[in-house]
Amino acid sequence: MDGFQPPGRLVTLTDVAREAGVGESTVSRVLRNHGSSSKRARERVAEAVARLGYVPNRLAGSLAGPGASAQLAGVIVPSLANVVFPDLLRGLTGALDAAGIRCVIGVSDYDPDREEALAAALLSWRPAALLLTGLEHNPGTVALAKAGGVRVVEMIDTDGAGIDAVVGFSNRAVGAASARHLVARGYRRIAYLGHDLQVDLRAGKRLAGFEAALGEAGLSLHGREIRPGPSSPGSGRAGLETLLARHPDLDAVYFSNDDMALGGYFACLAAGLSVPGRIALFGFNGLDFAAAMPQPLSTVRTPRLEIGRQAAASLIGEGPKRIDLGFELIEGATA
Amino acid sequence: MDGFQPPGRLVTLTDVAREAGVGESTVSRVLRNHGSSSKRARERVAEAVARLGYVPNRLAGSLAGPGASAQLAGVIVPSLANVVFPDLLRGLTGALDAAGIRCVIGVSDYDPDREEALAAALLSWRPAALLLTGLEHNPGTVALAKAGGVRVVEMIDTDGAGIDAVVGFSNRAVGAASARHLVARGYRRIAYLGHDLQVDLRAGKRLAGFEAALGEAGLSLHGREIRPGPSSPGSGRAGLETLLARHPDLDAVYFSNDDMALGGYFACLAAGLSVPGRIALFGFNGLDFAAAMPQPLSTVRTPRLEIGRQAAASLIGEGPKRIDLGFELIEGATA
DNA sequence: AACCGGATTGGCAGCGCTGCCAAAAGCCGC
DNA sequence: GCGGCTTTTGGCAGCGCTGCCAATCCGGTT
Repeated sequence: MDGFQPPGRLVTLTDVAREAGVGESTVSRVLRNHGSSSKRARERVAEAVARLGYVPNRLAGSLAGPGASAQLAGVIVPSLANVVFPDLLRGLTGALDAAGIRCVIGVSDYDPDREEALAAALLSWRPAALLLTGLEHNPGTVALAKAGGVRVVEMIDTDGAGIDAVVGFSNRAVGAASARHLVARGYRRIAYLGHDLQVDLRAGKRLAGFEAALGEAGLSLHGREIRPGPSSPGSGRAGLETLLARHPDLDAVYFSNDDMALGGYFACLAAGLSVPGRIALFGFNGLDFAAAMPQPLSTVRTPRLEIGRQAAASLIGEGPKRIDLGFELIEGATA
Repeated sequence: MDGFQPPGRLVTLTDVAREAGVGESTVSRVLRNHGSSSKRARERVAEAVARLGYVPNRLAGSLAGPGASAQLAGVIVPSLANVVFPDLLRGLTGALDAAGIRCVIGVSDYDPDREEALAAALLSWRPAALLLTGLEHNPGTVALAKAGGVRVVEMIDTDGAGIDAVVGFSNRAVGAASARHLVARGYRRIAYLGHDLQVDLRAGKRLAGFEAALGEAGLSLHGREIRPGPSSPGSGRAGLETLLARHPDLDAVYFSNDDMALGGYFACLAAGLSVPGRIALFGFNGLDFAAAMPQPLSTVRTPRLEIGRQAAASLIGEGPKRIDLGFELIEGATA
């Protein structure tokens, strides 16, 4: 099956043409199923391809083709450690696969300068699109995105103006809805427990929305603990312990996300604090485990997969520039 | 900063050369910092690049260059829903970034045919390397990988022969170590609770190692529940409930991974079963939350990030063909 | 048998870049 | 001021493919 070729030189379309006894253009047309070709030509090409083990070279194809690549999409996410971004990628790759588009990924580590460098690096592959996370970028990143001749989609956050297309939900609205829920349930001494906000700007927007809604109810945060580093159950657990030591009269905690909340739940279990009787917990994201907990976590489910899918759709077909996919407040048993 | 260019045509190296008043080769040499160039030339080129907002076209660069691309790596993972694979990617992208190599990803959904199709698709970008998960592939995938003129690295699993380089650990050994641990702790009526083994072959290997080690101790599985679909805390919780209904005398459960085990732990909490007194739980992966649980989960920590890093290293420099990174049994409080 | 329109085909330029090579420029010491 | 040397430079072919266009083929018509 695998024809041997002089090492270092791979089989080219010209080889296939020679082997099949037809012209290069014919091979090209047959392989791309573009233009007309006879049954006989199709068969001979198919045979030659199989015999030689030909794999087309898309570098060349894209270079020769019309605009540019159009078969790659550059994706920049801030992290892969938070489930949210793999989920986003999952939606993206799933939907783009069908269109034969591959994702080239970059991880910015929440650093705008790295994001800019990655944007330049990804654009150098002449992708069909550049997919960014969030709406806040370096001016240089924006300039690159605009001049790059590619479609640009900013994912997840809709609180602000985008470069081109925007797909996501309002983080501010999530925060506000969460606050209203807690207030409606009668909680009054509510603290916030989060990871680094300077770095995760969307968590900051949720908190802003949360505090605004608290304010509307005549309340304010009763405590606030910002943990350095990324979110994790371990950080959530330690954070809640700190918070309770400082504000023993807390009756509810709003976490920056479910991972932190899970850690908080563990802290309560370990300390024998009843949830939500003694203390209520509210998360964000609606991860898998939230529903499996002995007391399902009260949280907000975000349409992560769907954001990826819609982002993909807005690359392929033309669609609305701005898609707000909303969110769903889950009234669990912890708040 | 961003020079306007006739839409549809991006700035090319020739444009830069004209703008800078030097030859194309000079621009090329300056930009790649390759060969010699005068200070004056370097300055003029830098200015022109900035003025025009030039972004090099790597499609063309790679095509013209020596062998092929060498700036892209094709990565195929079975899933993005399981934390393991994002972690792997994290290690990979982190280490490859420094070398200026980007990852193009493909998600096979545990389907060997999809994997093969993805391998062909990724190879068409003439990557420097192809990174696969596990050692089991279609013959066609293997043929492609061998004929593709690329380095091939198979990640995670070392139980078997690889195409070229292999980086991971022995899943069989993990299973065996887990069984020995449970046996040493005095558990005798041990069940297995996992997700679909046909699909996740590595979980199958762990189970095989587990059963073999049980056999050496004169024991056999006291129950076994295979849940359809992917692993998740929800599935683990439901599965443990089923298992306990069927085998009320169980004293320990080996889970296919920590997600399943977390669900099992939740089931115990919900049912008021003491852990590990009434029932012991043992996981796999050593995820973040395992250590934050009120009773740290007994599990095996796998070097996921490190596998990614080493895989990257074995693309860049030449290294040993086979790297077993081992694993670490964590004696938590649940088994 | 010459003719016609559509289907099929092959040749060739050129996508943007790099490698090669020969030409030009700069530098040194005598 | 002139060889002889190194450094710097630009021209040009060609990477593998696609788009364009003209040439060829085929089947039925007149």
